Amino acid sequence: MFRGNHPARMDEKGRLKLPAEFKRRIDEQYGAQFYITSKDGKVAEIHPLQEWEKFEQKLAAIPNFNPAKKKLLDRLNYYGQMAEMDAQGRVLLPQILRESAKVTGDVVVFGMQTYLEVANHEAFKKNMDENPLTPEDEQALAGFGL
Amino acid sequence: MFRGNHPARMDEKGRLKLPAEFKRRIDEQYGAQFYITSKDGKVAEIHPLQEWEKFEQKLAAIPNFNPAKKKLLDRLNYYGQMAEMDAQGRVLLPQILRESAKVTGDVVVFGMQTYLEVANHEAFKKNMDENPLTPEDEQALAGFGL
DNA sequence: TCCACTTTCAACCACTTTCGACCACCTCAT
DNA sequence: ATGAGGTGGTCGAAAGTGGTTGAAAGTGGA
Repeated sequence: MFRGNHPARMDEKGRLKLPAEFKRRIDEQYGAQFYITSKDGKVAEIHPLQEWEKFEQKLAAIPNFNPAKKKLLDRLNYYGQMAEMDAQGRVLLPQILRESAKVTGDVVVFGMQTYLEVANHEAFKKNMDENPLTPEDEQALAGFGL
Repeated sequence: MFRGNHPARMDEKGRLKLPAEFKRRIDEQYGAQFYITSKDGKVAEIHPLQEWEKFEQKLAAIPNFNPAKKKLLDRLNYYGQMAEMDAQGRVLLPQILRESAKVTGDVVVFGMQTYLEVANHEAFKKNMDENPLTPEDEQALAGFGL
């Protein structure tokens, strides 16, 4: 389970050094293969292949003509690329995603349970501030027993 | 399972080099035979013959007088053509489809589970931006356990 | 209907470019 | 001072690109 945030840097070749704490977890639980993608082009998601395949299973069960699936799949594939971690614990982020999500220079990496997210610091903070948790959101969560 | 995007180029002869990652998967799981077609004339689809035949099975089960089937079949056949991959991993896209989908010069190839899609980069991005995932879409997906 | 000519394209060859694997060094905290 | 975390750079294999050619398909004329 990944949790918490770590500041990190993208080098000029588009390589992201995974924070040591995450790397440790990856080494012991997963392999060095990842699927890197985004649902909206604004935040990059780094999924251990193993976890991603579970998600693909669920997705494959939905008919291809379902419009919501098609939209989602278009995005996941448009931004997505396989990547492998090198011995130094770095992964190459897809160029299309780096540009789209503006992840260059100083970024934030954080753990989202089964995967990592990489975001432009300011953009992420701004988005959070503009979209606070509403009472309706809390209602919905309460419905799940939280 | 094909996934993710790869930038690619169409040469002046209309040949598309399949990205190495996809070619590898094709070599090990499928043969070099493809059915290339489109549902809308805007995005080219490259189906390994083996997978396409499965789709044809499902299609065959729908009554011929079903108007939606007729429409779909008209399009699939209008744009469709068989193609074979050469030793360098290139396929010739049907001219009618190249013009219709405007896939010339720089394009994007991406994996859509069982097949590949080839699209004009700008046109595809534009279409995505104009048709974002709505809250209703997300609701629908949540209904499938995603 | 058959033959001659034209056009197309699949198969092959040769060259260029890219990037991922690896190495070496720097920095910082203890 | 030492070891772990982080960074920059290189180099060769693999990926990608352009061009040529011969066989086959297509076309038209007698």
